Amino acid sequence: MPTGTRDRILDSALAAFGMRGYDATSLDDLAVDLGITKQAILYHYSSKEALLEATIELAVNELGSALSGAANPQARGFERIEDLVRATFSLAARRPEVLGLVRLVSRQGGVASGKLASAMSVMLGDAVRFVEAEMAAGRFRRLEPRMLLLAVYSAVVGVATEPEVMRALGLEPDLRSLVRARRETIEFLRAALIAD
Amino acid sequence: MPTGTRDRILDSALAAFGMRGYDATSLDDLAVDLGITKQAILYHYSSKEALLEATIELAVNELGSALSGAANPQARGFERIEDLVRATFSLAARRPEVLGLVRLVSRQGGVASGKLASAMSVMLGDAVRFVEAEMAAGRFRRLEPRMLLLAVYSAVVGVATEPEVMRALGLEPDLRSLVRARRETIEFLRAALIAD
DNA sequence: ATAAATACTTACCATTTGGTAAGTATTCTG
DNA sequence: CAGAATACTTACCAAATGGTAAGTATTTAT
Repeated sequence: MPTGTRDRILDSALAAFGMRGYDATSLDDLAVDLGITKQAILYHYSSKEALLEATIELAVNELGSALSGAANPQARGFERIEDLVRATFSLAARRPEVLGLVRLVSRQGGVASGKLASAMSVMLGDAVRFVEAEMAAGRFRRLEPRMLLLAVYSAVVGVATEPEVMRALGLEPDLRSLVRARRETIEFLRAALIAD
Repeated sequence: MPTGTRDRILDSALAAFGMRGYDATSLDDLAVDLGITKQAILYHYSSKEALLEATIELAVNELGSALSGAANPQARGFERIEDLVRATFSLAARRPEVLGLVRLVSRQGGVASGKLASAMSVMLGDAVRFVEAEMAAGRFRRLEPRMLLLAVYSAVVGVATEPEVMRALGLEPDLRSLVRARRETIEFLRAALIAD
């Protein structure tokens, strides 16, 4: 590996954009952090927005591989949901910046969100088909699949990435609480999903 | 009412901070929007951060009154949750910037989030006691009350305020979809909460 | 009538920011 | 070994940004 600077920039940018926000992170901040000059960044990525797009691509890939790695095609019914929730929480603990960036971009829209939306719609399409099949098999409660997924997505990502709300509830966002939050989220979803 | 400029600034700032973000909104933008000069803003609010704190206070008040206005103390069990979810969706449709700002601040932490946290912890304390009472009465499923609230909060606010995720699911975030999302979210929560 | 407070505006300003231009050291290629 | 591509750095820069200083018109208080 000759340099790896390009990858180091990408990693730092993902961490900074995902945790502190895009506007709150200047190229100079990143450069100082990396011990290089701002122009080195602009050599590898033609503009700040181009860098953002690259970080989004990386984040989507990481999220995708985390989820597809967890999705055991053998698993049926709620087991599969459980696997996915576990994987999501694991990612939130290991690399909070990835989910942070996804949330950030999905909220503010703009040019960059188009890429994210199209990348995620593939995953979501699979998910919709899975949920529909489970409903048809009578294992999941009958609800509108897409709305259901939106609620599940919001609940999981929200619980996994909202430390301030946890603090307001009197829970410290440490690892132990996160583990408990994961367990409770799974129970919550189990109750909501499984057909009587 | 002599001027009202102070209030107009506050309204515009809440809308801009809540929808586009704090960093993404410059005082010049706000000033042009209002047809005044930037220095008029700094006359009423000593700094941009002071303005942010004022908008947070306003947003918390609006959220609080929307929720307390909906909370019928007579209502028991799931009815009360339903009222609250309806009120939250109504607020999301009427003034999306309020929930937007709450989410924004709760995510990024910082100085301002302390005020929000303390203001919200009162509401959440009431909510925790309510949920505990319902569990004790056997009307709600037994789950950890605070984690449950976190999941409910995340699901509702997420569904109500994530247009991009809705788009990725192939749903246009218009009023009709929002009404459907509300109905489905309520059904989802009903299934998750109500004890067998 | 005069002083003083209120509600601004015009005029600046230092810093930060994303970005360009040009130079330099190093490595690869013919 | 010459030249070209790669991977940077130093040197700038125009625009934007939050904020200060000072002036002005209007209303209020004495």
